[in-house]
Amino acid sequence: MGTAKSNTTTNQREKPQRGERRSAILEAAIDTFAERGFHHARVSDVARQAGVADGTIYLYFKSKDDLLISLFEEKMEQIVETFRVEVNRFESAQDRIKCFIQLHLKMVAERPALAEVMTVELRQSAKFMREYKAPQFGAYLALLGDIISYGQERGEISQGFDPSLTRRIIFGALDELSLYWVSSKRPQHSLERLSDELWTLCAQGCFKTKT
Amino acid sequence: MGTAKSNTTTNQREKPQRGERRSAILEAAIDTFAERGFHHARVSDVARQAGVADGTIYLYFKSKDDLLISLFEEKMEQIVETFRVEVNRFESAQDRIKCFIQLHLKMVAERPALAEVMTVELRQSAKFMREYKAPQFGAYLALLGDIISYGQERGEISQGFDPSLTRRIIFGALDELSLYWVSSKRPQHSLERLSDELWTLCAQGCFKTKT
DNA sequence: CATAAATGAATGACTATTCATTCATTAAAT
DNA sequence: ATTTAATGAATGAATAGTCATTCATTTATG
Repeated sequence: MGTAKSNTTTNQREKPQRGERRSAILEAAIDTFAERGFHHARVSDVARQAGVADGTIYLYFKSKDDLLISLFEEKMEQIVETFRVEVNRFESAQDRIKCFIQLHLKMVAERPALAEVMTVELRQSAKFMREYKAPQFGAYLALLGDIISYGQERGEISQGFDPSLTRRIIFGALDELSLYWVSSKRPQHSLERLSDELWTLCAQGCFKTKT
Repeated sequence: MGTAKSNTTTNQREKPQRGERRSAILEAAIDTFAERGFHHARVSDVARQAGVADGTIYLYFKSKDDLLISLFEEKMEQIVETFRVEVNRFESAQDRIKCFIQLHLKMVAERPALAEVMTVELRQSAKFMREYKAPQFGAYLALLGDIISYGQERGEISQGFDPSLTRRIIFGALDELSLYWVSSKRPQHSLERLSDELWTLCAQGCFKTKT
C-alpha cells in the first residue's frame, strides 16, 4: 500500500525482476488459465497478469501451447518429487496410500488455481496435442502404481488387483473430488472429509457383507 | 452401394432426409468433436460430416456452443432414462451398483465417440458455460447417489458414507477408466476387467486386513 | 559502447456467423 | 390434370471479429 510504485487499479503484478520473469509468466498463466480456461485466455491476458509485454512471453516459451505444456511438466515434476519423499516416510502401503490421498487434496487446497488447470485442461491436452505424452503425469500415475505393487509384495493388498487399473481408479476418484471441490464456491465438505471418505472406500469397500 | 447417388469419395453422409437433419447434425457433431476436439473442430467440419450446408446448422442450433450443450443434454437424458430402468430391475443395492458400473462401461464400448466427447469436454463446459448447469449430468449423479442412499436404507451400506461424496468417487473412477479405455488404441484390458476391478474395490476395498 | 533483453503495435491467419439467393415442395387456380 | 404461385428450408460466399505471433524499435546491462 505504501510502496511508491504500487498499482492498485488492476490485479497485475509488479514488474518482475530479471531472472524472475520466466516463473512470473508461469504463475500468471496458472491464474489466467484457471480463471478463463486455456482457450479463452489470451496471451495478452497472461502478459498483463505477469507484468510483462506480450512479446516477452515468446522469449521464454515457443508458443501458447508450449506455455501450457511447460506449466504441466514443471509443476507436476515438483509434485512428484515431493510426494515420493513424503510417501516413503511411511512403512506400510496402507499409510502410503493414505498419505498420497491426503497430499493430493492438500495440494488442491493450497494451490486451487493450479489444481483447476491441471484437472480441467490436462485431458484436453493429452488428447489434442498428440505428440505431447505428458511424461510427468505418467510419473504421477507410476508413483501411485508403485505403492500398490509395493503393497502386494508386502502382502497387504490382494494379488487380484492390477496396479495399472487400480491406480487409475484412485486417481480418477481424487481428480473428480478435486474438481468438485475447486468448482463449488462453498464446499459443504472439508477436504479432510473427502480424504477420509475415499480412504475408507479404498481400504474396506462400502458394503457391510462380503461378496 | 448400389444407390445411384451414393458418394464414396469422402466419409460425409448421404444427404439426410427431411426431419432427420437435426439428428444427423448431432451425430456428426459427436464424431467430429471426438476426433478433433470441440475447439479444433470447425462448424464446417460438422456440416460436411452431416452432409448439410454450414448455415443449416444455425437453423437447428443457436451457436456452436449450443450444439455442444444440446448434444450433452439430449444424449445424457436418454442415458439416464435407460440406466434408471435397467438398474431398478435389481433388488439389492449391490447389484444395482454393479449394474450401473457395467452399463456405464458398456456405453463406452458401444459409443466410444460419444463417451469421448462427454468425458473430455464435459469438464470444460461445466466450468466455462457458467449459466449452463448441466441438469442431465446432475440427474446422472443423482441416480448414482440414490442407489447409495437406497443401500443405506436397506442396511447394505454403512451409514458413514455420504452419498454425495461416494457418488463422485465412483463417477470419477468410472470416468477416468473410460478416458483411459477410449484413449488407448489397443487397450490391454477388456471392459469386463475394468468393471470387475472397480466393482471389487467398491465392494470390499483393497486391503486384506481391516483398519 | 556493445550486446542482450524487452516492448507492443502491426500483421495475418483463422473461423463462427450471417443473409441474399436458390430451389424443392406444397397449395391454389384454371 | 396442368400450370402457376407461395413457402420456407437449405445453401455457401462474404463478413466481421478475434487473437497468436512477429519484429522494428527502445531500454537496460556490463
